[in-house]
Amino acid sequence: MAAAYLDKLNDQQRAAVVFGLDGPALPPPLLVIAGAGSGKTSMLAHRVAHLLVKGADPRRILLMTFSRRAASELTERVARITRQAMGTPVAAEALTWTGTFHAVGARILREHALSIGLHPDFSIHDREDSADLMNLSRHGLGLSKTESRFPTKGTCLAIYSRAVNSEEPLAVVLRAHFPWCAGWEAQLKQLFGAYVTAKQAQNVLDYDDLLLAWAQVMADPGFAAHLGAAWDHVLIDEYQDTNRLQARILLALKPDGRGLTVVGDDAQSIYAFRAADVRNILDFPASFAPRADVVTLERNYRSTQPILAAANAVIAGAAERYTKDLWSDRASAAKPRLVTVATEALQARYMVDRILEDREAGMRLKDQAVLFRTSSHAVQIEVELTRRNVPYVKFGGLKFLDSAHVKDLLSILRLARNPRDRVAGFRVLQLIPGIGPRAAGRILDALDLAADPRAAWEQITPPPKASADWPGFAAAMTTDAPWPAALGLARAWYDPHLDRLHEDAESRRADLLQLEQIAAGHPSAEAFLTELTLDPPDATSDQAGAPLKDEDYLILSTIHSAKGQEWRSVHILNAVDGCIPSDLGTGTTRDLEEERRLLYVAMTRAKDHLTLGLPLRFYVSQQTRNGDRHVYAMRTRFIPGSILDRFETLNWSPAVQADAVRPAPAPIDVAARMRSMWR
DNA sequence: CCAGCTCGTGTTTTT
DNA sequence: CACGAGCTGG
Repeated sequence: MAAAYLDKLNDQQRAAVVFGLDGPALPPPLLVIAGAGSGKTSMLAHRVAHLLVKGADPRRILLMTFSRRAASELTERVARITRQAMGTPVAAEALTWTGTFHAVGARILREHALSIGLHPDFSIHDREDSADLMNLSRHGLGLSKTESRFPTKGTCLAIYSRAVNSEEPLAVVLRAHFPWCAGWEAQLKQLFGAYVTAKQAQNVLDYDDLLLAWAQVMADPGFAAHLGAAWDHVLIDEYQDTNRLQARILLALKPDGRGLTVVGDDAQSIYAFRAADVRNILDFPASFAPRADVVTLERNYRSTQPILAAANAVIAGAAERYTKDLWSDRASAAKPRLVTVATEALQARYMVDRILEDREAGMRLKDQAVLFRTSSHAVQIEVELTRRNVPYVKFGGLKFLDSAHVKDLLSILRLARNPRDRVAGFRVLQLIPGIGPRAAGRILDALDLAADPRAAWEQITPPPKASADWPGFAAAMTTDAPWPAALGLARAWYDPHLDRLHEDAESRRADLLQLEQIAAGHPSAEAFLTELTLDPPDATSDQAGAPLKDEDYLILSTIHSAKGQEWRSVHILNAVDGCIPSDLGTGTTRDLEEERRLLYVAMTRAKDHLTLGLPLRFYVSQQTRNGDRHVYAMRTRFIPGSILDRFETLNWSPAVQADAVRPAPAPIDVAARMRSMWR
C-alpha cells in the first residue's frame, strides 16, 4: 500500500524518503546529494514524516539544520504531512531535538554539565565577546606591547577557531591560512593556553567550545554509548558546510551509520572560512563498511532552464565535485541578464528601476531580492532605496546584537547571573562614570575571591566618583526579580546611561524595548541569553522596527545568508573580479573555488528572473578623507567569454536628458564674478 | 586614575 | 570607517 503523501515526489526523492525503512531494523547510512532547488527540504520533511508514520518516536529523532529558520520550516512541513497522512499531526514541539549543531551541543552540555565537570550556568560568548576575552589574555601576557605588531584580537580568535574546528595543528593552520602570523607561533600557543584557562575560570564557553566539549564527551566510550543510544535517527541538513569536528561528533554518535542520513550539495559549500570541509561530504560513503548509499536529486523545480544553463556553466569549471547537471522543464526565453553600467551608483539606479517596474507589474517586493558578496557592496543600493522610499530588510552584515546598547544591556544580565564573566564585567562596570579599566579590574578581582558574590556586590567600595551610583547598581546586580521583570529592572538602571552615552538615545531605546518583547517569549534569562547568542535575529532594516509582517518589503542579503532561500527575481550586485571573487579570496585555488560556488549559490536562488550587475568603476573604499581613488573592474572570471552566450548582455546608462535639445545658456565669466565679491 | 582627544592601521562571509 | 594605542588635562 503506497502512502498518498509519497505520490507527489519524483522517483529520486521517493527513493531517498523511503530508503532503508521497509523492515524494523534501523536504515543503513544514506547520503543524499541534493542539487539547488531540487526539493531537498521537501524530501527531508517527507523522510521525517515517513519515519513518524512508521511509528518512530519523535523524541528519539535528532534533526540538525544550519539555522533555526530552516529547522522551523522543516518541522512545520512535517506537521502538515503527518496531519495529511495520519489524521493527527505530530506537533512541531514533539520533535524536541531540532536545531543547529551549536544549539544542540549547548543543550547536551547543560544537561550533563555536572557529570562532565562544567557548571550548568555557564555563559556563552559570541564572537565579539570571545575576541574581547582573547584581548584580555593578550594584554595579560604583554603581547600588545611587542616590538613589531602582534596579530589583532580578531585574527588571534580566527586562528584559534580554525585550529579547533579543523582539528589541525597550529603550525599547519598558520602556514595554510595565516602565513603572515607564522612568526608568532610560540606566542600564539601561549596565548591560546591562557585564553582557555580564562574561559574555564570565568565559567564561559565560546562557540567552538560547544562543539569541542561535545566532541570530548563523545571521545569517552561510556558517554558516547549513552548519547548514541538517545536517538534512533540522526538527520543532518547542509552537510557540505560541516567541519571536521562536527563530522567526528557525528561518527561517534552513530559509528556504524545505522539511522544516519546526511543531506547536502558539494556545489554549494560556502563556509570553508569557518573550517567547513567539503571532504566531509565527499568522503562520507567511504566512512562506513559497506559504503553508504548515495541518492542524487538532479531535477530542479525552482529555476527556468536558461537560468540553470548559466549556473551550470559557471559551476562546470569547478575542480572536484559529485558530477550532476541540474535540469528543469521550466522553459523560458529569457536568459539571465548581465548588465554593464558605469558605476555602482548607476547599478543601484538600474536595479531599483527594474524592481519597481516589476512591482508595478504585480510582482511583490518580497518576491524579489538583491544579493551581494559583502555587506558593504549594498551601500549604494540602500541609499537608492531610501531615497525612493522603498521598504527593505537587510540580512547579514552588522547585526542587532552587535550594537553597543544591546550588548550593554545583555552584559548586565550576564554579569548578574555570572559575576565571573570578565568580558561582561568590564563592559558593564565601565558604564558607571568614575570607573575605568583599572577600577573595573579591581572590582572583578574582589568578586572572584568572594565566597558569596551577592554579599560582595554590596561590600565593594567603588572609586569615590562612582559612590553615588553604586548602591543602585549593586541592587540591580543582586535583584531577585523573576524573569522577565529582571530585564525590565536592568533596562531601568541602564536608561540614564543611554542618554548620557548616545546622541541617538531614542532609537536605541526602541531597540531595547523590542528586546524586552523578545525576552517575554522565553521562559528564563538563561534560555533567552542562549537563544539570542546562538540564533541571533539577523536582519536590520532602514526603519526603526522591523516592518510589519503583512507589509511588503524588498530583501537585501549577503549570499551566505541567502542559503536555502529562493525568489522569483534575483539581482546580484558587483559580478566583477575583486567583488566576486572577493579580492581577499583569491589566494589559493581552494579559496577561489569557494568564491565560484558562491556565485553559483547566488544564481540558483532565482526562479524566473536573474540579473547580474557589472559596474566598471569603483571607488576604493579605504582611503583618505575626500579621496577620489578608484579602480576599473573586469567581469568576474567565473563568467569567461566562452560561456557569455548563456547571458543576455547589455549596457545601460540613464536616459539622456533633454539637455542636448535645449539651447545652451549664454556664456558667463564665473572667475570675474568671484573676484568682484571682494571689491 | 579617568575621560576625551588624535592619529595610524587593517579590512568578507557566520554558528 | 571603526577600533586601538597613546597622549593630555582634570
